[in-house]
Amino acid sequence: MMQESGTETKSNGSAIQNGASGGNHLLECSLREVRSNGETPSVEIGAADLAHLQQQQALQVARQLLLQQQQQQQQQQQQQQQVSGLKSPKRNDKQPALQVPVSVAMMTPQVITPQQMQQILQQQVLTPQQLQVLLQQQQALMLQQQQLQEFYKKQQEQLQLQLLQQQHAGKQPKEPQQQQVATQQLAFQQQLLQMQQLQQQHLLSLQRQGLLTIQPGQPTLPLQPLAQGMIPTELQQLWKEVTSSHTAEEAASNNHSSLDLSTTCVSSSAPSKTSLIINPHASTNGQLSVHTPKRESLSHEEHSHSHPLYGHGVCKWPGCEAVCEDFQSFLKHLNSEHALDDRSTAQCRVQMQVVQQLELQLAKDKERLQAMMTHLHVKSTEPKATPQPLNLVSSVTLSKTASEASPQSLPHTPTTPTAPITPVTQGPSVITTTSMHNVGPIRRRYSDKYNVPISSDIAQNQEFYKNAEVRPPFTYASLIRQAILESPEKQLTLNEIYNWFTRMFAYFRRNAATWKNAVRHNLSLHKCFVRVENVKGAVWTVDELEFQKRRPQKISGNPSLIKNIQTSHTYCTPLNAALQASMAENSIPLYTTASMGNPTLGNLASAMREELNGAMEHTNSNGSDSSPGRSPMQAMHPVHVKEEPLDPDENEGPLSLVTTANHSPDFDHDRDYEDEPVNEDIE
DNA sequence: GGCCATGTAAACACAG
DNA sequence: CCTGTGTTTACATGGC
Repeated sequence: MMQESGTETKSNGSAIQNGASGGNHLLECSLREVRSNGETPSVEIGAADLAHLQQQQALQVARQLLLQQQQQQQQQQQQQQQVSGLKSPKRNDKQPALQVPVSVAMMTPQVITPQQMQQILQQQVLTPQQLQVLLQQQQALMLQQQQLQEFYKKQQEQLQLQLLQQQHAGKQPKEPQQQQVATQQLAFQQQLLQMQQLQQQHLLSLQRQGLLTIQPGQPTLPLQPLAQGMIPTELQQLWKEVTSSHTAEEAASNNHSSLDLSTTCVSSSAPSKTSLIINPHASTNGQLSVHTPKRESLSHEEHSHSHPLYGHGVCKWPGCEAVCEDFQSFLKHLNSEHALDDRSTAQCRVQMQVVQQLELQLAKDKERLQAMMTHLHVKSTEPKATPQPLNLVSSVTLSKTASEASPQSLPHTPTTPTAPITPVTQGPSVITTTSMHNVGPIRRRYSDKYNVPISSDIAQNQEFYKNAEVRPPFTYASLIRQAILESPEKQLTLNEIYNWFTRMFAYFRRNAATWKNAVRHNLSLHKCFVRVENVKGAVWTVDELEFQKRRPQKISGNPSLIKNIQTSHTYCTPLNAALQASMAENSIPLYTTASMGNPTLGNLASAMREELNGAMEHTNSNGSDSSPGRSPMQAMHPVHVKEEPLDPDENEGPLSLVTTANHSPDFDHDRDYEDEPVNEDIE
């Protein structure tokens, strides 16, 4: 009781609270904005969300791998340094880098390149054709890769043969030869790597868009398309290729056991020992002098325990799989078959490069993320965001990153209510908030074509709209109509309309001059708004018929969906089925997945359904929400085609029907934002 | 490329 | 004269 008064929501409801919730809110907002901008709300978000989620997951795995790889590298470096007796500071430098701070790593979508992000954002909605193209590309890539690999194998064989011959003939030239081999291998490896990275990228983007749900059916598809840079499976493959061909012939010494990726990845049958493997091997290296004490102890361990490279009576050196009766023979085999040589060195270099690239990418993405977060935060401070809008808030998943990052990192300065959206100090490439919001006037708003949608959307996300400065994805006309219809008398004065706007949408608390002008403009422009003189003055009402009339026209969205709807319409009954089918066809994978575990997405999804259903209702039965006269719509209905005596010119009869029905907002996109840079609002 | 819907800006008229 | 309301025009953009 006491506390209540003390902690009064009101007091908290102010800036402070806003700030506190900034993290969550912020991301939600941005997402929401994406949605609101686009005509394909749920889908878009779904895509974005999905991407985000996948990033998160991929990120984690990637991080692990990265760590492992880094450890490996470190190990190598240590060894080498010890060998050469160097104690360069480098090592020290490396160490911190090796420990990717969890927090940072968590919020660092290293996996995603800006391009990918953009891609994702831009093509969340893929048509079947696009999908096909993508898949074809994918296949082509895979093919290429296979060819490359085969080619590579052949080359290896040839080289081996040559080597063998030369070995038999002479004995010394081995080294230069090996050098050559090594370099060639390197080249090939890199080629392969590139190929595979390409493929990975491709896959990734596909996956992010929810178009590819890692299916078991696909053989070559790496099952863990994490970071394009990571490619554990590929690396493993690489190693297999490289080593297999050589191990057979060369019995030198092995060194960088650390390179053993096989285990970390998908290794054939190896029980997952992952990271552990990495270190112990140092011992097996005959050459890396350093082995010293460590080695001893390690080897002991190896004896007593199972050697990471040894299991099930088989040598698990990547690509080897030589059968070893017992551990002793395995050790022999190891020392004889997998020793340090130029090849291994080359391999090591490759690995180092890989790691370096990864690090680079990581760094870049970190920066990017930072900038994004910073920017978002700046923005989030300006509007009065309440802690938790009904629906959105729940989107914990999404906001995860934000919330994680926000707590301390970003200062909230809940000041300037009109604060511009700060053009940001960020590279252009990424999906900056800027790019998300202010991109000029909004062109496409879907809602206005449906009554249901608006009301449901607004109702559903009322809290959100109220608190997040997100432009509602509806046209002014739709909003005005909604405002009027919501009123008890179904009529409002201009000022009341204004008030409704500001009350319902945080977005309209700024740039008043602009949107008010727009409202007035719309009121006078559209026939559907009728001015009625009242005792008190003038009020505005909606002529529903007129309003309905003006909607036919504009179908944006997916052809297939349209078809579905059309057909469904013909049959009237299977409407829902068709609808669902179409949804499934189009984007469902996206948002079904996404909606799982993500409330926001769920909401959006349902909203989307409503939109569609609303549209259907429209065309079909006029069962409407609040609008009394649906005649125009009825006119569209095959059966009663004439109900509207009013518009001879607007005879959109059957056509309109189609169009209207189709107008599947959700599959549209429009990403403009409007938060002008100006905003010197006069509030 | 034309048409249409929409958004934005602005000029103007008019009443209070 | 100022302000709010309403009308109208012009232009830009995007979808069809």
